[in-house]
Parts: sequence; structure tokens; C-alpha cells
Amino acid sequence: MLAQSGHRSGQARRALLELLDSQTCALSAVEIEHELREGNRPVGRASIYRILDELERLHLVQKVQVGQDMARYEPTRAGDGHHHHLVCDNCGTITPFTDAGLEDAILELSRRLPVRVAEHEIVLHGDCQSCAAG
Amino acid sequence: MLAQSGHRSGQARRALLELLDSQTCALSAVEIEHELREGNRPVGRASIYRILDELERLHLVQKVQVGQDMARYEPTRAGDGHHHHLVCDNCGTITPFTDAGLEDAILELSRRLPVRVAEHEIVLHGDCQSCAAG
DNA sequence: CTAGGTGCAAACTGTTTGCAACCCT
DNA sequence: AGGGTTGCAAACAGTTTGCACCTAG
Repeated sequence: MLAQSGHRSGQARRALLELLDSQTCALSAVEIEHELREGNRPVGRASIYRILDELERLHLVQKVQVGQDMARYEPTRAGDGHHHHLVCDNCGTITPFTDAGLEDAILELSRRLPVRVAEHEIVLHGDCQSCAAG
Repeated sequence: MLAQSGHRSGQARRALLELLDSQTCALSAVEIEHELREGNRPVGRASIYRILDELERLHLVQKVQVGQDMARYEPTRAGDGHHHHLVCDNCGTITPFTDAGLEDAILELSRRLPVRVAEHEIVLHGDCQSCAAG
């Protein structure tokens, strides 16, 4: 965890990084606060937002606006972890997925556009498996 | 404007629909309120949100979470109006774009996934033309 | 020792809700 | 006339900020 980009360690920061690293999909700030409290590493709300903001600037986490309510954050892993989200409009469940064809299309599109595309975020809306079945 | 899905007309609703129809890209609730006030058709904040919520349920407008702050709304036109958004991380400008390859990829992906995909939303992050140039 | 990190509580902002007045039909 | 519709203001939730304390280096 090379957050040595001119930053100190600090317990809150460490706890948050460990939590994020153990997660596979996006977490909201509230969920993070709750998880940390459960794990006996309580961290103030303010610190959570401040740290996440910092990590985002360092491109270590990405803020994703899946769903319609609160923001979610997830670590930007090297590529094997790259995925997108399917949100169930019925129950709100968020499911990650990957698709090579989609990535190719975006790559090609990026070349066509007269801008520098740094990140992309894809959100599919629909009914998740359990809701579609019911 | 066939909002006759069991709903009445009302001036606020009419004014909002007319405004949305004249726009080409997504508007935020605050922008909508401002625009309506400018056009001498002031509509209460609450009504704006209520109407937008209703229109979304009727699939006449789509709520898009572009950027990181407030929600934006735009009419769901038959297909010619379908587009996605590129948001400049530097100045916040939002630019619409379309890409057939992307749509194809999503269509194919939808078939592969074990869920019913109703809508999709793609947001590219990067630097817009003016920011990249500066 | 001291600059940066942290927690608390108050301030902010976008969104929602309660309620009384209003106006299409 | 009557129920959906609207506006106002207060309530909410997530996020941000001010400030005093603390801790890593």
C-alpha cells in the first residue's frame, strides 16, 4: 500500500484501506462507516469522506454513482478487477459484471472522440435474477 | 404529449414538459427551476421533483447520475435522441455523444446476462476539449 | 516538536414530505 | 363538487467544513 505520495499513515486511513482492499464491489460511505465500527475500528464520518476524497484524487479508488441515491467507492485495481454494475430497479441490489466486447467498443470510441478519456462507468438498469423470477 | 395515463394536465406539468421537450441534453432539477422562472412559468421545487418522479415512472424521462453531485433528467426520445455523456473532470461540462458500436456491444451483452436489462447509462470521464487544450 | 491526521458537531445542499389552498374535469 | 395538483415551509439524508485535539515521523 504505497500511499507514500507525500502522505502519512494514520490509523483511520489504514483501517479504511484494509477494508476497501478486502471488498470485491463498491461500498457507500455509510456502509464503510458501519463496517469499520463492526470491525472495532470506528472512524469518524468526516474522516471517511476526507480519506475517500484523497484516495480518489490519487486514483486509488473510484467514485461511482450507481443507483440514484448515495455515492459508492471502490478500489481501482490493475485491470483484473475492472468491472461495471447492474442495478436492480426493483430491489436495489447491485451486481458487478465484465464484458470484453464493451471494453473494446469503449476503447475504440475513446480514439474517435476529440478528448482524453480517463475513466468510464457503465450502469445497466433492469430486474435482477430473483426479482425477474418472482 | 400523451400523459393521459390516468393523469391530469396542470400548468406546472405542462410548463415542465414543454421545457424538457425543447432541451437536447440532461437538465438538473435546479436548472429546471431556474429556466422555468426565467420563462415566467415559476414552478415550486417540490412540484418539479414530484413531476419528474412521475414522468420517470412512466418512462417519459430518464434520471441520469452523471457527474458526482446532483441528478439530471432528460426525455427518453424514441431512439434518435438516445445518447450518453462525457463529463469533464476539470470543469464539469457535460457533452452528449452517441456510438453505434457501444450500443451493439450492450445489446449483445444484454442477451448474455441472465437478467432483463431495461436501460443503460454510460458516463465517460476525462478532459473536455477546452480543458485539454488549455 | 510540529505538520498533518482525526473526531465531533454544526453547517450545507439536494431531495422529500405534510398540509392547506387550488384548479382541471 | 371533488380529487388530483400545486406551493410553501419544514423535515431529511448524505456530504462538507470549522475547530480543537492527537499522533506519526
